[in-house]
Amino acid sequence: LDQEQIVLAALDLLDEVGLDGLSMRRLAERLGIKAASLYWHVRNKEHLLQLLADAICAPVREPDPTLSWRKRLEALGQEYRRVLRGHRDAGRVLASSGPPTGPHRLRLVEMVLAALLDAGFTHGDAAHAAFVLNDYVTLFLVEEAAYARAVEKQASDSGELSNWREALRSGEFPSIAALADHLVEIQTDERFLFGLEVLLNGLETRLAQTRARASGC
Amino acid sequence: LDQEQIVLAALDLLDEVGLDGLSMRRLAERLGIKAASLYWHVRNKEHLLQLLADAICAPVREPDPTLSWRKRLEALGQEYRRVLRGHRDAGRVLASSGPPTGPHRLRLVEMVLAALLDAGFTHGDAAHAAFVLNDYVTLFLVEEAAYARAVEKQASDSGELSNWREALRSGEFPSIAALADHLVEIQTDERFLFGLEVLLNGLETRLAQTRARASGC
DNA sequence: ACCTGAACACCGTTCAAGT
DNA sequence: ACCTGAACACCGTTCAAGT
Repeated sequence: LDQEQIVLAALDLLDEVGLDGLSMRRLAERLGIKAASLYWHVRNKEHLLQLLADAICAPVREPDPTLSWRKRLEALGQEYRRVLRGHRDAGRVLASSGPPTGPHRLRLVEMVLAALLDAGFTHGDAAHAAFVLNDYVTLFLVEEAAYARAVEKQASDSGELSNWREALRSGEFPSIAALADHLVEIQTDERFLFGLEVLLNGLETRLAQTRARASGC
Repeated sequence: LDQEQIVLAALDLLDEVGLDGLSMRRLAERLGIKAASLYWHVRNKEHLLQLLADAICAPVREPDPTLSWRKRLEALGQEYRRVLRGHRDAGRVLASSGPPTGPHRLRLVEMVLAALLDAGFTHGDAAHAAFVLNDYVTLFLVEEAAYARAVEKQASDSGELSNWREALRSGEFPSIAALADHLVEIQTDERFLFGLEVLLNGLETRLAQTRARASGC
């Protein structure tokens, strides 16, 4: 009964009860152990979440290395999202577990950086870009889940929605009113791709600018 | 003693003890009240956090409307970040409080959407872009704070860092090793601007593509 | 209408003590 | 080396009861 077994059980528990339900005591119970015993194998709950975040990222596969840097990053972004969608509240776990430390998350960072260096970005730009890309995917997942939960609530509660519609009818927010249908639609696959492409377009522009400055004047 | 006073006290408490220390019981104590009384004015803690998120966003000022759409969004992004940096754990509060509902956050969304529609984006693209921009700023703040905390810990603990350096020396992550200095550097102002510009560049590209398709073939 | 007492069902973490 | 009992210092939330 080692650290790995604990993390696997935690992952199971996460899928069943979500991040808010994942407690040291429940995890211990599921392992047939007392809560205090966990602290022999794991520093504290924060440490456990770090290990959990790394375990969640384990299945991410490397994209085909013969692809262009852009296609590789695009594939990696979608693959990353696909893997995170495999576990409940995965976005929140990742967002709340701090900078990547475990081997699987480091491998992911490595893949992104390698593609960016390959593309010809400066070291500084590559570092920045890697953060932006990682942040984008992670928070997208957090919001995706949050919106899904909000929509669920609306169905039963419908209190928040009325508040919203009221605000729209007041005429104070004309643009929101005009786009209401598009904003409420979840359309997540499309939206995810939109953001990813915008980011990659922006990075390409940046790269072209850097090159022009380097070769030109 | 109304809802507004409660939210103001919660904001004070947040700045003093951070999101993890912000409990209903402590908040009640600070108001000279028993915890149960809060539930007369506020549905539950989640509701309180929603109100808090809106209050945090209140000071955001509208950018000069004579500027171009791009300059307006750039200014708004920096203004938003400035305001969020004014309160401890503001990024986490925003990220954990779900879709915007309060008047101040709606006003912010309105400003972003107005700029995008003004620029000529389709309704669908404008809605997507607004989400991406909002997400970018929010998670940037979350990570900014998380990294700051991690660096603090490193100073005293230094256990995680050794783990990291060890991983680098193994040769498994050559790109990370090559960029180690850039990744560790916090450089947050520069990094924030980098991401913002990349996003706006990407959006400009997208807009040009849409126009070409509309007028061209 | 607004507040309290008292309880319910939980938390994370520590630490002496067991085997 | 690994686990437990028992405690400490907390949580969010409910609800009958007070004024």
